[in-house]
Amino acid sequence: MLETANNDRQTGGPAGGRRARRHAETRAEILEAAWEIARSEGLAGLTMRDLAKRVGMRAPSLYSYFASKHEIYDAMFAQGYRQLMERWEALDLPDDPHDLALVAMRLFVEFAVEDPARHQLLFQRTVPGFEPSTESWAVAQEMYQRTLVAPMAAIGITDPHLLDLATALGTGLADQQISNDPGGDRWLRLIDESAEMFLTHARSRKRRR
Amino acid sequence: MLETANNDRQTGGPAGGRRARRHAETRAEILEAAWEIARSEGLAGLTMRDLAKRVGMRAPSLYSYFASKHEIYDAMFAQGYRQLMERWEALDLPDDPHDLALVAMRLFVEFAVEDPARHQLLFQRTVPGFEPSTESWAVAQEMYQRTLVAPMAAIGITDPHLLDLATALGTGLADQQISNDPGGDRWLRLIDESAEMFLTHARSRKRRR
DNA sequence: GTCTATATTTGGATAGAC
DNA sequence: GTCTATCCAAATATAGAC
Repeated sequence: MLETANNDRQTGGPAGGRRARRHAETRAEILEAAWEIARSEGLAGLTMRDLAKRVGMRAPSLYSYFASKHEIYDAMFAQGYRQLMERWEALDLPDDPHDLALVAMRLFVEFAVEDPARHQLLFQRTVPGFEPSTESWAVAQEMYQRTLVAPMAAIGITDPHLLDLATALGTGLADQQISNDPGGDRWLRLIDESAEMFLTHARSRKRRR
Repeated sequence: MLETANNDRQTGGPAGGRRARRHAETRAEILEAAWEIARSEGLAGLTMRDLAKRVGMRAPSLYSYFASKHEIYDAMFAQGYRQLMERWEALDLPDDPHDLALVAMRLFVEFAVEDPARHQLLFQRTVPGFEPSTESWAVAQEMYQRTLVAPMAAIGITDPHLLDLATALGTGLADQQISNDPGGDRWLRLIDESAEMFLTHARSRKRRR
């Protein structure tokens, strides 16, 4: 081995060490395989055996990368929120409030629908004994700030009630699409109308104050 | 035994036979116990052993009443929809469209929130291999007709898009309340405002035609 | 780090006596 | 209809050799 002079031991070494880098790469591979299984078998259908098989390992070897199955769910949870944030940052944001609201709602609903298992993990949290770690929760909170609170403030909406109403509308469209018309577009087609309804409502409340 | 002269054999006898009646009663007891377990342990936490213990049986005895665990889920599914329908029929329905929409939305959301496991079974269907039978689906369809389509038609709303928008709004409020503020009322407090927003929107669309 | 072997638990379902 | 005794399968996780 070439790294005998390299004194990073196990996973505790410097972030750029060859061993640590390889370790992180394998972790990423495992997570990618986990998403694939979750997508095809359902979130609860993810098992250590299947996961190991898909990355060309035996089940016990996974424990060199994750301490438990819950830790894998936790990493997926944080990764999912980061994905949504990156998707948001990559957008070309329009100035017009109406368009901005529409783009935001469309992003959220389409993100949910394109991977129902991910939506279930991130927003419904119906996995038997799983609770996200505080670190992963922090990622979720940051997403909420950056992709909802901040842009809404930019178009003059700061009332917490209205933010909650917006999230209800978004998850409602997503959940209905996923549960009652998987693969179709029955609720996807209502995104524009919903955004418009919401904005009109928000404006009328503001006027009334 | 007293029913030697009674010629209803097994479960195939007349609906009023003593044996059949007893059988139906036990089935109902089992279902009630199943709901209790689902509420406390989660829908996926329901096991035949626990269920049997709660009704004072051993697990194999349950198979005299239900052919499989899926059949139990299926009976719960139909029962849940019947409950919602009965709840609706028991209401004192107001004539005013605004009030009617509000009452309907409130019923739906509160029904969901008061038993999240039931909501999950009926409206999210995230139980691993469970698909409702065609009979149970028919019950669900009837609920949809009687508690949504008909009353909406009564207040002049027949556009299918608007019905879908209404269900999205209802499930959205319910899901957010259950997932992000269990035991609280953060989204419950938005029911009135949501109903109002929806009605205003529906009226404006009608006017535009 | 990866493997084989295995502990341990759990859960659905069936066989067959009573 | 209910029981005891089991079967069978699946799943997480650990021990210990290499």
